[in-house]
Amino acid sequence: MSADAEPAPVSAKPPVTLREVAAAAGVSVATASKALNGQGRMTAETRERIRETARLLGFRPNSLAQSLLRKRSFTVGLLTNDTYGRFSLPLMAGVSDALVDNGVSVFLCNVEDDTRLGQLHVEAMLDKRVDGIIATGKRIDRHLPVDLSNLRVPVVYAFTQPDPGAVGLVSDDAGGARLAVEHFVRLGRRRIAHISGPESFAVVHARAQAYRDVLEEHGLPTAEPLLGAWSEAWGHEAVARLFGKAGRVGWPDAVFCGNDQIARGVIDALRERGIRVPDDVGVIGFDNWEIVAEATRPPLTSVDMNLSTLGREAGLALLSLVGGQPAAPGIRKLPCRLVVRQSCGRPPGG
Amino acid sequence: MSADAEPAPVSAKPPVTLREVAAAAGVSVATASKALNGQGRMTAETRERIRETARLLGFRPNSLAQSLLRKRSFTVGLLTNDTYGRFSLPLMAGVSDALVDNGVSVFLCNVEDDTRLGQLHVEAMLDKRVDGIIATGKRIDRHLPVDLSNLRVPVVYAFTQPDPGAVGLVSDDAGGARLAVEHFVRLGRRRIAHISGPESFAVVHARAQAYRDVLEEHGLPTAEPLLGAWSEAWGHEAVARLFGKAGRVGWPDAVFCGNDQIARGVIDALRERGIRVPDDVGVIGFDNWEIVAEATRPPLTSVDMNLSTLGREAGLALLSLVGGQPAAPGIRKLPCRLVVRQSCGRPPGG
DNA sequence: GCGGTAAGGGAAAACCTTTTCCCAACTCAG
DNA sequence: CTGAGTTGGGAAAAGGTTTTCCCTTACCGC
Repeated sequence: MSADAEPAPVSAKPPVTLREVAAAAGVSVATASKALNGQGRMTAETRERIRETARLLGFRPNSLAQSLLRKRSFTVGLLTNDTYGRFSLPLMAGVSDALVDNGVSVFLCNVEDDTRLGQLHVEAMLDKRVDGIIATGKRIDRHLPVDLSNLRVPVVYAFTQPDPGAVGLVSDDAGGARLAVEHFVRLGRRRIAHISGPESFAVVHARAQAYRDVLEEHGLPTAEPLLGAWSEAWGHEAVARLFGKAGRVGWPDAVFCGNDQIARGVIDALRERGIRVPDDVGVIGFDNWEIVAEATRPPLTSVDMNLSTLGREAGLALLSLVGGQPAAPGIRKLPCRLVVRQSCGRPPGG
Repeated sequence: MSADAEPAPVSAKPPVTLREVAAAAGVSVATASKALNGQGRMTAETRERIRETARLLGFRPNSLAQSLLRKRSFTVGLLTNDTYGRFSLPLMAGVSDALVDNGVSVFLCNVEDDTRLGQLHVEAMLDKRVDGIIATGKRIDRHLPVDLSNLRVPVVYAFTQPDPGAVGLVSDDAGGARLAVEHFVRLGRRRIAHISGPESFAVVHARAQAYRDVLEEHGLPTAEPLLGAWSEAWGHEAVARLFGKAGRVGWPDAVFCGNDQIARGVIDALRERGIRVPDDVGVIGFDNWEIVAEATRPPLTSVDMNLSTLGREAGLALLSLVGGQPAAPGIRKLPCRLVVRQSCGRPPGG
């Protein structure tokens, strides 16, 4: 209203302290503290008067001082060696969301593949008295380059290889692969191929095994998965191998791909050969990387690892650990989800 | 060596305090503090003895207590609107790197487009006594949904619209566009088209203007830029418009695209029409999104905004502000860089 | 009017470190 | 031997909050 109104609380030069609030309200700091925290005994009027004074002065408690005394800082560290890869991103968002809802801030620490850097970050976080640490990475089957096994704060591993005896959360790759292959089976596809990434990845084997299992369960012919790279180019090349022989006899009528980029290469290669998707061949990808899945023609059905849910769960798990609840150690696998777009066609009866 | 060796410093249950170090070394905490910080006067032996004791005990000073006393927490907040978009990612990596090198930790805060959430985060950061804040977003021409204009800590804006009078760093989009178009000119291309994103983006206009300027400077025919969406599909459609008319007369021999996805659509559409890249038409993209630029056939020449450098500069700018150095307010534009791959061909003389 | 109890509020320790000021002892010149 | 200056080191306050324990006052029943 008037020009000399109170400035916005947050803009004051030196932050107002509890002592000042107490002085302004005519009480001791002890009483002021108790009034604001709902502790201690005092008349309702006193409590309200102190609260009002604090509000007017724009008092905000100094977290540093609070953390020093209580043994919690409401701060956790997020350690990753994949800052900014497309997997850890949704995961980090999930972690961050879960924690922020509980008033916890997140230190972001990118350790690359550098043990020294990792050690540095962990020590810095410990010095800053984080309540716990979440470790995440770019590969589910690799350790971070840093030892987190004997810290004095709880640690949760998400989408990275956990230490033995620790709490770990990963996606259920086999389950995700089942989702895809069973979808094909339900649609009446009979000759289902699998094109995947490099042999060195654990997920490649997990998914391939699930692929074989499902086919076997349905008495369908099983072909050896084609393993290569996580690239479009490999998708092209694999198509050349699968669809190279003359005559359509023996051609697959469905291809389950290890990731969306391979799937994109497959779809493009099929189109170049005049093979129609989904009419002649259905295609399913993995990762549900929207920017890719939505740009293929037709848009790609893909397995989503629910990474942001994974991150959220990791955040909550850490929180309960911090709160003293013992969590069952071991690896918990979270389900994937099939996002159906248009690269598989409709069921025969549909 | 032996089984009863000291445990790893970091694994001790209650952290070792300065008091314990002092007691173990037989001095006062004051002396211990001074010994470890290189302050005060004492014999070299005393100092060394205290240091050795601290090392042996695995002493690490409590950052909380330090921060409370000094007025710095060696912590900054990174506020973003685009957690995990592909622009803010390299940017955040740059920020983080620059700061970590200086012993500063980064709070990651995702505010989405939610003013309430933003306010919440800013207050939490202020409570935790961050030394400064870096604001970044997904669009250079939009404000974050939160007011950072009157904080008691310095703020640096990177890749987002700064408040008036603040320090802002952005990419030089016009310069980047010049790089692309001049490259075409140098290669002898004469009929250069421009396909870009939605009109509502400031960068679209900046780049389009630079495009016109360069053509005019070289006396080349200038066509109205085609504005649409940031998608592959739009790249396809734009090609249909530009190359739809029968006969090659009047067809462009170069296309400068507003981003890499458009460029990808353009390249694919050209190939489908039997138009060769780069022989018949050169293509340049924007953003240098490697995963796209390297998957096009041929690989895409693209303008890189050097976002991680931008982030690094933002981090350093904030640091000097925190250190009390007055920084020139206003927007500083950082140069782009052309990453040459194979979608433009070689110069005529080459 | 008195003893007991409950209510309201304050003093002070604690968290851990840094820094200022001070003191004791030693050295050295005169 | 005395006074000044230097050296080595400690006591204590400061930073902002929480919490335990204690004190004062008021009220109640008898």
